[in-house]
Formats: sequence, structure tokens, C-alpha cells
Amino acid sequence: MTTNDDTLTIQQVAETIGLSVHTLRYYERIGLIHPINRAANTHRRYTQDDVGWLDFLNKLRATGMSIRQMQAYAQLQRQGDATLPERIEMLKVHRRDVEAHMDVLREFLKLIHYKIDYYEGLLAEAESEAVLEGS
Amino acid sequence: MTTNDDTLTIQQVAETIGLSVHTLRYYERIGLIHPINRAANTHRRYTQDDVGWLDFLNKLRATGMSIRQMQAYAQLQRQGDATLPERIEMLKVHRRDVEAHMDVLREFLKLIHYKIDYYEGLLAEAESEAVLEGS
DNA sequence: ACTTGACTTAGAGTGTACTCTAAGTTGTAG
DNA sequence: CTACAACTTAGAGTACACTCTAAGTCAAGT
Repeated sequence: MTTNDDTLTIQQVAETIGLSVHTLRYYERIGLIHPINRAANTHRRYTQDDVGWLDFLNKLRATGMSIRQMQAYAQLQRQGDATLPERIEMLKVHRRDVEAHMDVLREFLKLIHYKIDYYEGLLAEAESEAVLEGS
Repeated sequence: MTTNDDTLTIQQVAETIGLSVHTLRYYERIGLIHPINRAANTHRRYTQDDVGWLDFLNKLRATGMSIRQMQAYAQLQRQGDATLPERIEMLKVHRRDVEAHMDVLREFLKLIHYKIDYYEGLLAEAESEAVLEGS
């Protein structure tokens, strides 16, 4: 397999960005990415730009954006610079969502901290009683 | 509907903790919570303890714990104090997961910050050009 | 010539977590 | 007496995001 230029096979892309080859084809099918250019043998050849875009999609997913939202964003992206304001707005909305989610996580971490402390307190108590019984 | 004591109907619980009545029954069915005590008319009556536990379950879900994990935790809980060490361990593992997730979110927020700045820069540029053309 | 392995497609299947439906019971209000 | 709302059950249905299968093409290595 001589991939002489700077393009990558689907397998290579899957490895570099951590999505399965199935998922990469799926994302193309549902319009999250434009139809990938093909080599003479019909195999997909991903450019660095393609990889960058997929990497960004992956980050949107990892931060909780739905496929539907990403489809909307991808469509705007394909429509060019005229949609920049809308895309900025989407990103800002998503940022607010992520920040809200982080607040929830922070609250939870505080709770869990107290809970673990409390449980470890109970545990230490039980142990010291066991020691007393053993004496 | 006279709920004179300090117990709550399924509807009231749903409202106070933000889970649907369907989900509350579902959680009971799959063992996330013990079988709820019934009033004379077979209707469920939730105690404050039940509500507290459901609230905690809800927080575990909201922070990404799977139903399967919660089932395991609930089972340990029902087995009493002997399982305290295991439960502490589960909570610590989950805390690590949540912290790791927060790291991902923080990284994303940084990226999105730069991206929005960049896009708004493009936008400002385009606008100033439009002004020049207009003169 | 033949095997191997990476790729291709359309479409079916899976896992998770709900979410809803249908049919029935019960208690209160008009 | 009747209507209505809230509840009950078992089990079916849904949404989401993949994930896999089957059948086939193609290029390289032995």
C-alpha cells in the first residue's frame, strides 16, 4: 500500500483520530463530512483538512453535541462564509451547554467528596471497634 | 389526594427530582431502588429516604455513570455496611472518570475559545471591507 | 495462479435508556 | 351515579449512535 502523497486511508484516519472505519463511513453517509475523494481503486483518501474536520467533529461529540446538531453545523460549514455568524452562535450555545455541564460535574465532585469522607469515617470507626473487641 | 404523612406520590417525586413517572417505575423494575411501599390502594408512597436515594442515582446518571454500574452500586448498598469498602472504591473510580471528563471539557473550551475568536476576527474583517466598499 | 488483506456497498442488527400503550382499578368531586 | 384524574401492570415501541454482515472488487506478494 503506497500512499505516497499526504493523504490517508480510512484505516489510518481511524487510528489517528480514534473513530472506527465504520463510524467514518457512517459520518460521511449522514453528511457530517463531504464525500471523500477517491483513489483510482475507489478507496477513500483523506486529506489533512478532512482529518482536521473529523477531529473537530469528534471533539463536539465528546463534549455532548448530538449528531443532529453536528449535521446542522456541517451543513452551514459547507455553505461557506455567509453562515459564519450562525456557526459562531452555535458554538457559543454549545459552549454555554458545556459550561453548564461542568457546573453539574463540579457540584457532583463536591458531593462525592463529602460522601467518601463520611463513608471512610464510618469505616475507620468500625475498624477501631474491631480492634477494641480483639484486645 | 390527601397524602397526610411525609410520603410522596410517584407524581410528586417525579416533579421534585426531575425524573418521569415512567422512569421511576423503570428504576424500581430494574432494581435501582427497592420495591416502594404501597398505600392501601396499591399506589406507591415514597419516603424522604427513597427520594434522597433517587436524587443520588440521578446525580450518578447526570455525571455519566451507566445503569449497569448503578445497579451494581444499588445491590451493594442493599447488602449493608459490609460492602462499604467496595462502594467507596466505586465512588472513587467514578470520581476519577468524572475528573477525566472535566479535563476533556476544559480542553474543548480552550479550543472553542480560540475558534470563536478566529471566526469573529474573520467576521470583523469582512465587515470593515464592506464599509470600505460602501464608501 | 492464488491467497491475503484492505477496501467497497446497502442494509440489517445492537445496546442503552428510556418512553409509551392498553387495559384496568381506585378515590374524590359534582 | 357518573365523570375524572391518578394510579397500576406487562409488555411493546422509540431514539440515538453506532456496529456489523454479506457479497464483492482490487492490488500486492509468493
